Amino acid sequence: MIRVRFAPSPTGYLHIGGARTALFNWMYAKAQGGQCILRIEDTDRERSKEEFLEEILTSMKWLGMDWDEMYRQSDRFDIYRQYATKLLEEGKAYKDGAAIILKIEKQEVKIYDLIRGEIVFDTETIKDQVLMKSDGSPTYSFACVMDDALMEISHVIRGEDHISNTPKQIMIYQALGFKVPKFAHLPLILGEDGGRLSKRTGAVAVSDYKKQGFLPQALVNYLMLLGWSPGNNQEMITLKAAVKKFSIKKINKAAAVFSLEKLKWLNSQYIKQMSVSEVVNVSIPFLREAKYIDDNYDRKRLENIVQLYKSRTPTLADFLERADYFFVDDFSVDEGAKDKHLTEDKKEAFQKLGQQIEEQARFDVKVSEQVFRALVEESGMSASELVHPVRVALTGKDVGPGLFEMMAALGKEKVVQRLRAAFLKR
RNA sequence: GACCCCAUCGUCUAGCUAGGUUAGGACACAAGCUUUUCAAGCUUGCAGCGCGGGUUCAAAUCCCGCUGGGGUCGCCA
Repeated sequence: MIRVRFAPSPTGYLHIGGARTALFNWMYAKAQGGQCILRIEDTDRERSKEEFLEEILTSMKWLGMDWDEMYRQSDRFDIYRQYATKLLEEGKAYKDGAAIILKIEKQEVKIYDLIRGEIVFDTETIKDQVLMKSDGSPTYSFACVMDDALMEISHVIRGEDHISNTPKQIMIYQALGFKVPKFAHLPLILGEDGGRLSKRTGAVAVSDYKKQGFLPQALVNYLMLLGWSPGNNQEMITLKAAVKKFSIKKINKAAAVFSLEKLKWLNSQYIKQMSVSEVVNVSIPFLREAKYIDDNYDRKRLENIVQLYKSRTPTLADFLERADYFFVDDFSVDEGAKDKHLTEDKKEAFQKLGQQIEEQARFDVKVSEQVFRALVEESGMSASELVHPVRVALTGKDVGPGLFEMMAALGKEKVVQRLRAAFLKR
């Protein structure tokens, strides 16, 4: 039975590197019909927080992952102590104060990594390893080895930063007489600057990406593309389809630089592909949060607005920002565009346009275009001479959906009101 | 510094296991089409095998060295 594990430490949020490690573990388990174990490495009681654990679990579920078993190392201190004592009795470890330390014999340790092949270490440079700390808690490596063995983990899939830990851990397996699992060390994810991924270079928490309006499908899709490829020049792929194609052997060895641009592109592709109704559904929490809607929102109207923005939105947060004028009157205004387009010579046309629109019994896309074009023709202006000023007056922006669609969605009342106010405010 | 890992367009990658490709795709960038704007879409373009040695008829692919990047050296995980 293939058994893998993801072992986060609840001392912080789930970051995208950890999420990808979890993802590859999960995909491998699913691809092999195996099991995925979630192990909470909360041996550091000072830094471990329940709220972080909640955040990690929420993020994992949000990304579409689940697990077959879950353990907490803080529940298992007795087990660690018991085995450490055994090593002590066998003379394989010794005490230093209250700490229990494993003797490291000089030898050559070979590990076979599923991604990198054979890696050889000389333990001469490895110091004796602390197993149990003075405070009675196990060290990371000891607890990790104990659990991987006792939980019958067949494959340890983790970040490349653990390669150097592996020989130490193998020494522990040997001392304990446990079977050594197979290892696969994933390449790291680097920040845009080529260095370590950090808050400085952008968001690192999965929950931050959620807040910014990235879709889980897009994030998961992007994450799996970092170091792996489904082949056939395919960029977009569902988790389900990726599982079918997944193979550890095809994972890259080289670290990958995280590109927010590409993530945004993928996200925009997913938004574009979703139905209007689906995009409305995922947007609602954001609209609520921004107080753009309350419980009595008009779904038809939302669908209308989403339709206009579906193909011009990288993230849901961008959607809210760009379509703010549909929901509030104090929408953001591009002052540069305002100065450029809202010139006094448009005053008369605005007045007439407002007047004529107000007179319409029905105001839809067709009518708005008819009225607008008639006015343009009558005044001798070109369409674009009035299109831009009107857009700026109604939306505060000089970019956006088609003017007539936008006016119809905004509604007669708001259109008239904003056209009239356009020159009053100055 | 010691030890370990890695190296194809600016970025993510296919190709490398079993040497022979006009080195393919995607993001970004540029241009064009379309258009009331911005997007989206379509078309086109730009751009890469880090360097040096081997092995071979033939090397992105195999070997060695160099350089460069990354990781680890905690009673953190």
